[in-house]
Amino acid sequence: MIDYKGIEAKWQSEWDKAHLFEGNVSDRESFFITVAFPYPNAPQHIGHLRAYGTGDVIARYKRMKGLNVLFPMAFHGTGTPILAFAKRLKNNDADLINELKMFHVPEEELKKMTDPLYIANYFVAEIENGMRRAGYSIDWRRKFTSIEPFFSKFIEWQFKMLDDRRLLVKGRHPVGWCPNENNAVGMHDTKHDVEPEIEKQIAIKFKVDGEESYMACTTYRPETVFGVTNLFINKEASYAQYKVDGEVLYLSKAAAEILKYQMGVEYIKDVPPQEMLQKRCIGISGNAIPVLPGFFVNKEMGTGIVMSVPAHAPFDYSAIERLKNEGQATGITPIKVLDIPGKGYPIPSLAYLKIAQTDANGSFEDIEKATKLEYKEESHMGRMAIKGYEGLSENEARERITAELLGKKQAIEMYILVNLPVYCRCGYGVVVKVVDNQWFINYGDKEWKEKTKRAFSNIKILPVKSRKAFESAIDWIDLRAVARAQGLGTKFPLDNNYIIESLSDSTIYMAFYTISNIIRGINPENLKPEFFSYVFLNSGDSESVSKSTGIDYETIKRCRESFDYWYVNTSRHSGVDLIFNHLTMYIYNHVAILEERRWPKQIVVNGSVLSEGEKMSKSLGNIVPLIDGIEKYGADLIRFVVVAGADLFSDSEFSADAVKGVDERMNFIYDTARQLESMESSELSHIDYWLYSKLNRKIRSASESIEELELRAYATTVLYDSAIELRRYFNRNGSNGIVVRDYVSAVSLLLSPITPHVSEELWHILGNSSFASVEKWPAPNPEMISDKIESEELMLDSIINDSKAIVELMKRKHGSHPRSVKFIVAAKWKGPVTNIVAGSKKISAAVDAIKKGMEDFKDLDKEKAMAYATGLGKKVNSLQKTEVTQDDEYRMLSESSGYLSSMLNCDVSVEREEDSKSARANGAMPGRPAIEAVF
RNA sequence: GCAGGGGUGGCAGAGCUUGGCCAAAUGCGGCGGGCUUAGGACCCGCUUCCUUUAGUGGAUGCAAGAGUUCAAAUCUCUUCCCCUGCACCA
Repeated sequence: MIDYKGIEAKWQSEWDKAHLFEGNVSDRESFFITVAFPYPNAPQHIGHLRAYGTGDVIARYKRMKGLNVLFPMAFHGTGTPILAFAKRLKNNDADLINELKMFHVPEEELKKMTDPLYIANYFVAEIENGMRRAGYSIDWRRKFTSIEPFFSKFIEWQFKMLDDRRLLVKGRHPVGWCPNENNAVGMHDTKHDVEPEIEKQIAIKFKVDGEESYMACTTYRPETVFGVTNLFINKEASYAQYKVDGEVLYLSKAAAEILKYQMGVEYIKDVPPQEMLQKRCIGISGNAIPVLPGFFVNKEMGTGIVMSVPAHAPFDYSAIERLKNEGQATGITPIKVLDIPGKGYPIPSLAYLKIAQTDANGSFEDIEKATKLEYKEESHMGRMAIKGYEGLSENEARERITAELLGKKQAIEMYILVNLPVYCRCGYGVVVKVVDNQWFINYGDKEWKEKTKRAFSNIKILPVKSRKAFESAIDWIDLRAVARAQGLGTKFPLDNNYIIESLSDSTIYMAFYTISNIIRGINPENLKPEFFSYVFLNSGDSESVSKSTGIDYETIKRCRESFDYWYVNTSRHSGVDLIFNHLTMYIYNHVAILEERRWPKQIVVNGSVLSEGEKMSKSLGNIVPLIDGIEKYGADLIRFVVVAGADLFSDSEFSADAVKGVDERMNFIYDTARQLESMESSELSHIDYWLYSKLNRKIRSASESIEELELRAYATTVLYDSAIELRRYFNRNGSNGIVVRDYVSAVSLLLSPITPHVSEELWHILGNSSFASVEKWPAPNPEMISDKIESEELMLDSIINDSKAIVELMKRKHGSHPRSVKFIVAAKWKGPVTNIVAGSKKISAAVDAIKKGMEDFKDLDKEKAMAYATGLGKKVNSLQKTEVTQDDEYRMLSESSGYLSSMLNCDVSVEREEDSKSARANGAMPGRPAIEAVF
């Protein structure tokens, strides 16, 4: 049994002693790989192994390919979670404490965790320890956290660069807000960690006839404004007049509560529903529209006033029909604004009520069903029928009309929480507040976007199928709020009351790794912008920079050299969930700030990890802490399962079963290596050549797979297939020490990126004294790859299969097991004849050849040959050309007679059709010898 | 709703880019057999249905439906369903 823990500790310490993974400037080609740095507010679990482990596999592979690899790591302390963490701990939050206990955070540590910095440092140490135990080939000298002063200097420089390029803009922005604490709230500030989901809604204003005031109606379908016949209110609701940004609006009181956080809202006076119903408004085309009671109007939703479009809203239609039955609303006729080609309903909402098998008097649920159906079909297939918008799809029309209404100030925007109610941890309901004077990074800048797209076209994205997601992310990203009122991090240079938001301070930080170890120790005050501009942009000269910053000349030059050397061939890694923010921002910021040759070269994304088939979550209690996993199974096994258990884009599954499967195979290879000493070496036989062929083919395909990061395929070939091949080799009585040594030795190197510790151990068991981790990646020897030898083995299998079937049949007939089985190999001429048919798929081709006398076979019995050729008729399509000749087949069967007889449980003999007296000899085909059982 | 990914045999998961060698790799599970005192491990076979006492033949089949083609899990269209993200959360 492999002693994983012992092996891991041993090699980790050896690697450390040898400084094996420290990246230093040299004249070799560089490869710089970074994985999104972790947030130190919780211990790691095996899910984290996916991204970092994948990164490590690549780092290790590239190192073996001869590149000078730098794989650094740092920590991201920016933002609010650590503060929230401290607060929760202070309040003795039971959930949090349980969670931490599960991760083995000692009780006395919990008591000390009052200071956010202490918390950060604790988890930094915890995570680093886990990463070391996992065997990541990280250069730890470059470690830093994003909340250290010297890093802040770098971020200040970055934002100065963005500002210089006019990419920072100011504006309004909605945020989740706690009115009690007067704070923005994110997911970690809410009860049950709910993200407040904010949605922009539009409220269309209808002028009240005879008044300088408006009724505001929220709607999801502003394009139907042309079909408005009236307004609906709820008779039970409370309404009032308000002055909203200088205009008098009628709103429900509930709506005013929401709006007052978003714009200036001044209460004027109550307006009872009865009074509301007396008023008349003016529609978009100047038509008079009455205010009516709507049975379905929800007083909590929107403004509490609904615009009625009976042609396209089953609820509106129903409400009007019901009023008509009571003698009201008599003058109202639906106005159609859009049609579905080919359907042409006179009154669409009525049609959908019918489709939903109900009518205007139907139940709320049935009408809702009709509504959903209508909205769906109309949005899918509807075409506008209103002048000026003819033929537009509903979505196109919505976009245009919304913009027009807002432009003409006929509508206002309001924000609502979609997932109501959301509670702040303090107990208050969360609202949406619109923050003025918010700073944004303007990712919508046209020129910037174009340049970023150009940069993107040169980036290698793995897996390839995630490319589309990036494309749409690059298109979609627009303004991004960049300043926060609270949190750890770097102060926003343009307004020191704010902190730079956490994703925005980690877009070009990878460059910082190239100098972090050099500048640590320098007084941060000396790290002035001109220093960074020189190092990263090569602007200015080192002497004047040295003079103005007070940093010594040599240090500055070293920084520049280091950046220049490493920041060329870069690869960035993270989870797929970061495509739509971090990774896209990463590309944008590189493009904005750095020179073109520093732009990203490769981005790799990976899926997440499931635990025993389930998503890991606190509530399921199925989170496996990384340290627990390593303790229980060993780092190499969980690396293998988590990193190579699925292709990059899919989730991989961690399960005890999967670990067991890997463990068994690792042990088998390990045992094989240990038994090598007792194996003799001799002349190479067929099965030895076979193993070499398989090995070299494996090296070739594994190299191709890992190059494209098809890690699942790579791992399967290298571990699973190796186990199968070795077993077959031994079953076939293979026993050549040299061959097995070559095989295991190559496999141990091939495995090294994914299971570095066991590989290192294997490598040394084989007598090597170098480190497998930095050995040269094996190259295949194409000459050793033989289709012929491999197909002979396949042929042997199928022959055994056939014989078994026949032996079974004969057994039933004779009532006993045969004493021996005779294999009669097909006549020599049958090979070429079969190949002609297999190649041309035509019997006639073979017939022609036979007629010509088949030059090589002068004594060919033409009649017999013709019969044989015609007999191939049915099999034409399944026949395969083969290089295996009669001699090969004869030799192979003879050599394998021991194996055959053990498989068939009786004696075995082999002869050629030409020499055979058997009645069955005639039926032999190449690769399918005739079989005669003797009793 | 928008965007991205996906739906394959008891399960997991390849294959679909470059249509035919695909009743569909591989692993797990199940069944039968071998080895064993026994279990585990290992080895062999079976694991859609029907047919077949000489190494078969046939039907159905890769979410559903339609299409292109001599030929489709693979290409096109439509529908249904699932997963992920949607912004201040790292």
